Amino acid sequence: MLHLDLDAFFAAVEQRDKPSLRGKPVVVGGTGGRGVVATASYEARQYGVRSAMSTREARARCPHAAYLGGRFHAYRETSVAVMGLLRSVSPLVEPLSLDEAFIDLEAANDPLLPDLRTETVRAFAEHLRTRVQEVTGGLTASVGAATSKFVAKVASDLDKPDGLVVVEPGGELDLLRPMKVSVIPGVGPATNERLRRAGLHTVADLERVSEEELVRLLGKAHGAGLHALAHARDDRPVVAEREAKSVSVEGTYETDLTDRRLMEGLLTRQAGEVAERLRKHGLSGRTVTIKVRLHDFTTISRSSTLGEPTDSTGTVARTARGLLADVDTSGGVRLLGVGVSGLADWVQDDLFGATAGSTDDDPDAADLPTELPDTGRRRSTWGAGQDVEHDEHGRGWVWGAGRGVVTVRFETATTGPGPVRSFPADDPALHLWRPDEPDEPDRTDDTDQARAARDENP
DNA sequence: TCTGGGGTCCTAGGACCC
DNA sequence: TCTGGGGTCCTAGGACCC
Repeated sequence: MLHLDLDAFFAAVEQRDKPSLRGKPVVVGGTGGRGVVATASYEARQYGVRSAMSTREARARCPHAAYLGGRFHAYRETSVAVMGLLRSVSPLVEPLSLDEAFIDLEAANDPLLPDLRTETVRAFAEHLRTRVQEVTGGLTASVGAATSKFVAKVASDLDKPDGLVVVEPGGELDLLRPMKVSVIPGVGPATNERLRRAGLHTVADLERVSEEELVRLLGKAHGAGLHALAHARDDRPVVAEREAKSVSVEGTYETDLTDRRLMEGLLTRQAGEVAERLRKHGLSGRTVTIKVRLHDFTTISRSSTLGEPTDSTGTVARTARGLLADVDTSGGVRLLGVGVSGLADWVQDDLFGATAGSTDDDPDAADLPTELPDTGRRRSTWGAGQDVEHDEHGRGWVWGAGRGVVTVRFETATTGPGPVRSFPADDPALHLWRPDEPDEPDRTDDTDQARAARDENP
């Protein structure tokens, strides 16, 4: 089993496409007041910037980094190239996200892999890493190879970035025993704390505990799963095709919402996006769920299961608004979301043509507000690395900004070194470049990582 | 102005059915 | 008249992953 992980993927794509960002700290993620970091380049990690950290904290730790909202199309294109390469090696490829995949080498049909001896696999994996660089225009990948998914994934983490670790068959437990329990997938903060209280810190500690005890501590599925992994027992197969089980859209707002009508309007808009994605993928679902995160971060969900599957904007929207009626939002709401689950992979036939386009009416939605309150703050100031377009000079990106002046470098990896020009910060000819238009709606409360995840797995 | 977005899986309780 | 035992479906919440 092989696990391949592209190093600091989103940031690496930015550095590839904007040569002058190379060697500099780059942070990709939400750039708003409530954004979090999706990916930090290794230069930014030196300052303690990490994924999932709030962008606010990242800016405090590394103010001179380039903070980018991300360019999903570029990430997806690069990912498609890598996954295509992997599938040329073996039909059994399981992408975990845009930048990560398992490959079953036993199913491989590559002449460069005549057998699965350690040295053969090592040489093959090195060759694969080189090929990844070729197809991506220079991105590096870290690879792990072992007898199971679990150990392969642990291995790929050991020599990051740009590393390769092959674990010999039989050597799995020697590798795992000294490691912290948190290396095991499924051990997050909550499980880690439970295990810590039980005096279990390392895999070796876990190995000495009976399955019954772990089940008592963590519940049936989790306990049994952990017991197996702690003994390096993992026979999970590579699953190349997965069916989507739910489709959802959510958004966190810059300031807490208090206006119920506005919440209904936003929910209605989200319902439309969910329904559109259902239709685009030929799906429909029976259960509509809303998610509401209150001002204090408590999260509430309400769901309703319909008599038959739907992909209709009106049905999803009306159901969602009805569910909101059940929630006390008086303290303010920071996040709203709508999802549909219980998916059927068939579209209900419209035998009588009565509801053409399967978008039924939703007259109540017509006059609902969707305008977010104006916080009165200036639209985000120009920042290094941002993609911009100038009416006269074309596409470029911000090299520097300050004191009312923006310096733009009109250079990409394909256009090569270009001119550098300065403009007044309020020059109307200069705007943010939005590569996702008109493909997708402009949503400033949405990160490109979210778009990436949505597109990959509807 | 701590704490994104899109997912998956699990658990537990209640309704309901045989 | 003092209380079964399964099974399925639904709902709400939580943990976790990238």
